[in-house]
Amino acid sequence: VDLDTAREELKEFIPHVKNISDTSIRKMAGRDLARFKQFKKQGMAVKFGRFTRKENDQIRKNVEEFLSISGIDSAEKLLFTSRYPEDKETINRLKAKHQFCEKISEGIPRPWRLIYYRARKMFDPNNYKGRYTKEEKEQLKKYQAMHGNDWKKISELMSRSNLSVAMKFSEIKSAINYGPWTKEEIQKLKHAVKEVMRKKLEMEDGSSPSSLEQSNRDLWVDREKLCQHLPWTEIETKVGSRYWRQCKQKWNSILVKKMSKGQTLHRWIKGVQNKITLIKRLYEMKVEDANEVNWEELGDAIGDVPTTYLQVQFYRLKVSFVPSWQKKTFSEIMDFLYQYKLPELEEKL
DNA sequence: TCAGCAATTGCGGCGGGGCT
DNA sequence: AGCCCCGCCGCAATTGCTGA
Repeated sequence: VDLDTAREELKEFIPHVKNISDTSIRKMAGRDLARFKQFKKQGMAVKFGRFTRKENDQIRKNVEEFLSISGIDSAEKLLFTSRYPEDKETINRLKAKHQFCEKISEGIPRPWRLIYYRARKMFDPNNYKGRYTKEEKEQLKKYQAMHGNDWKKISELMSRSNLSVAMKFSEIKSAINYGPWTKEEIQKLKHAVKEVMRKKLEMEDGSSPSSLEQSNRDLWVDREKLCQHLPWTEIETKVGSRYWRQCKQKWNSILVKKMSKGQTLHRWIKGVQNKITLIKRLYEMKVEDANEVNWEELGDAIGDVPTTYLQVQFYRLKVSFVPSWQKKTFSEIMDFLYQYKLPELEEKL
């Protein structure tokens, strides 16, 4: 397979293909390129991000269908074949015979490997086990000390999925400073973010000194957009006392506070206007699933506001005005906001 | 007591890379 | 080629806390 041509052809379906390594391209060139072309004929675009409810249902359907075609008697045997050493050969033969890879990914315009992973998460009986108890956390630390990063073994010992134990351990491995943030910690966090943003700036533009100075000056006012896609693990080590996700959440809350603070009349009007625009735009998108929303694009359209701000605004609108929003789909929520909340907001202006 | 905000965390996607 | 593990980052729901 010619890598460069494959890359070129994939570009049509995956815009960020440039940054993907050769090994991954090779993995996709084989099966997915042909699939993507098929989907294009049917007018379906390749999708990214969270799987929608429809796609999850499709996966369930595909698995069910494959089980009945092949005669394999459980989803666990199909998706976790290595857990059944005595049946392994038979199962693998059946999978090959009935074209498992094609069938599992049928009707879903994504790389088949990602669909396969999604299916494994959905059907792993050790997944979805809720919060870790204190005892479990201690146990996990002990097991890791005994077996190292052998997550497969540890996951068997704890009857949690190996993804779950690996991730949980990375959270609890170091003593994390829980509770409210101290002033010093916040300072450290701001400093760390500033530092990585400066580094990012230098990398991005060719960094003429004047533009760099300009950027430094505006770092806290105009450049909130730079706050997307920061290297949070790096920031974690700089802060020292918090896990990276704590850092990220804290930073986001600082940003949102910055954006919605300042109770002057002008600011208040602007806030209401932003809410109105937000509802209108979201409603007009007519998307079924919240994860189809391109928040970054929306931020640009509304006027250079960071996505975290928009998401928090949307979340607040949702939880404070839409009854039983948990049970509603995104489009239902937007219908409600558009119909009932929008007139009220427009009244206020 | 309860709304609203802060903090925590379960689960998710994606890409690299090793092994067979 | 297929399979699996892992690091890294992201989303959003739950839980905890506080002040009015």
